[in-house]
This record gives sequence, C-alpha cells and structure tokens, in this order.
Amino acid sequence: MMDKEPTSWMSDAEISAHLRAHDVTPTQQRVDIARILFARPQHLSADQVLSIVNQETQLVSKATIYNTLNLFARKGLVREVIVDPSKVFYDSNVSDHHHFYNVDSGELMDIDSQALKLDQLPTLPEGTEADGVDIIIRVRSRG
Amino acid sequence: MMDKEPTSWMSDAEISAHLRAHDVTPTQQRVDIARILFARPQHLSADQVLSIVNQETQLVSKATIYNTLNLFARKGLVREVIVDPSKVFYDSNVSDHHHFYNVDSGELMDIDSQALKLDQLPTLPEGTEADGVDIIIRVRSRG
DNA sequence: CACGCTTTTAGACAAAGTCTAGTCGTTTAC
DNA sequence: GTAAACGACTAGACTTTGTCTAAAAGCGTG
Ligand SMILES: [Mn+2]
Ligand SMILES: [Mn+2]
Ligand SMILES: [Zn+2]
Ligand SMILES: [Zn+2]
Repeated sequence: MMDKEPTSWMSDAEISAHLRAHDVTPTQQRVDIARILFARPQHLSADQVLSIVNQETQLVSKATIYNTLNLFARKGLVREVIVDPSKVFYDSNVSDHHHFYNVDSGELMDIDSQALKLDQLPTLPEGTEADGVDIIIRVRSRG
Repeated sequence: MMDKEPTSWMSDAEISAHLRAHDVTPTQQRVDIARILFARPQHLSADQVLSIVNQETQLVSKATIYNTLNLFARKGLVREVIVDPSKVFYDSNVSDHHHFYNVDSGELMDIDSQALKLDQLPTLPEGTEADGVDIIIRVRSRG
C-alpha cells in the first residue's frame, strides 16, 4: 500500500501496476478510465469521465463507467467528493486534503493539506469509528 | 434578523411570525411544513417532509414541498446539508455547527459548535468570498 | 365584483445512478 | 484442443431525486 501515488503522466504498464497494487484486475476499460483520471490531479463527474473516454476510439458503456468508478473508490484509487447535491465528483488526488467549492461556477479546488488541518477530532458517537473528515469551504464569485 | 431561533415547540402564530421575520409570507402549506421542521432540531429529507406532512389531513403537493424547502433554505430558515449523494438533508438547526455522518446507518448527528471550530480559514481563491464552511466527520458503526 | 399578483397543483420531464440478463473473454479442467 | 467456469462488460429498462410547465386557486385592492 506504500506505493508512490501518481502525480503526473503514467504509462499503461504503470497504470496496470497501480491497479494491481490496489487489488484491481487491469482490464482494457479500467485502464482507459484510469488513464484519464490519473493524467493529473483533478475532479471529474461520472458523466465527464464517460464523455472523455468515449471521445477516443474505444466505447465504454455507462454501466462500466459507474462500476469502475465505484470499484476504484472502494479500493482507494480515487476519492468521492460529495459537495453538489446533483452529482458525485471523483478526485484522483487521494492524499489528505480538503476543498474549496465555488457555488456559482461549480468549480472544485484543492486546499493545500498544510493550509488547513483539524488538530483533534471531537469524541465520536458511541459505537462508531472514524472513516474520514471532509472540510468544504463554500465560496461565491465576488464582483 | 436578530430574532430568537426556535429550539422547541412553537405555536402557529409564532411560526407565522418566524416566517415573516425571514421575509416569507406564511401560507397554510408553508406553516404546515414549518411546524414539522421546527418541532425540534432535526435533519429531514424532502421525501420525509412530504410523507410526514401528508400523514395529516391536509394534502401538500410534491412541488410545494420542494418549492418551500428551497425557499426556506434561501431565506435562512433551514440549512441544506449535503452529505449523501442521493439526497439533501434540511437541518432545522441553523446555528453554527458541524456534523457526524454514519455512512452505515445514514444517521446525521450534530457536533456541538464548541467541540469543533476552525481557528482560521486559508486564503480564499482569487475573486471569491466565503459562503460557509461544512465539516463532515464520516464514521462507521463499529462491531 | 373584477383585477392583478402570488401560491399551489398534477403530472410531465430530466438527470444521476442502479439493476438485470445476456454476451464476451480468459482461465482452468479434462 | 474443447468445454466448463468465472469475471467483466454491455444495452437498455428502471428507480429516485428533483425541476418545470401550464393551469387553477387564493387573496388583497379598488
Ligand atoms: Mn456512488
Ligand atoms: Mn436543492
Ligand atoms: Zn481534491
Ligand atoms: Zn445539524
């Protein structure tokens, strides 16, 4: 699990290795999707992934897009960001960080991990364990 | 705007006054919806509001439920909590606070405002102004 | 009462996401 | 080599949440 997370371009062989390291069998469609996601740190909706993948020659079905994004999220290859009630964003940056969300433009931006850190969690509810902390700073366009 | 926010039971007259104080004309349907929401601090989906309202005698249409919840949110009578990709929760507690979200049970719980506070915001993106901060601590049921 | 304005409504519609049942491809078993 | 078994992929139906439209109802004012 201590593999180097991708920050820039990866070859198809590196993508396959990355999927295998996260216990995901690399198939043609999964590599196609991963190539788009891991091109750079970004936030894409399922719909965006679908239309980018299908600009290329290969056709990948809607069902496979959703199956794959859910699988990637479950395996820790991407992170779901829930910030817009109408769609989920998939974040190819899985390092610990938080987000600005521009409610006017729909733009989602990373907050540098050092710039914002909770020093300590409050006591969790009885019988529960921590699963993650999401901090979303909503902003409006000024002017 | 410095009115006392409701924390427990309100008469219909008090509900109407509360709506008027937030620049919302109190109608029969809006008071019916407000009576449910402001019964106590709670987190309800539109669907839950619809079915609770329609247990009573009056029938309120789906369109009116959505129109009213959106209006209440816009006027600051309730707060939208976006934590589950499939539905919005409407929070009748509009004071400054954050949430635990149990991803197993779907339960949403308040975090006492003193128990968790960001000391300072990071520098906002160019040309934007703050609109709100949401902190969500996701937890899983242990056992 | 007649007018204009706001609110409510039924039901059509849209978008995101899931599910089903069949197909395709790749191993494994013989 | 062939067949069974298994995993992955797919088209398209379906579900759910929410919005929209166009008409009706309510309401205040003259
Ligand atoms: Mn999902
Ligand atoms: Mn909404
Ligand atoms: Zn991010
Ligand atoms: Zn709350």
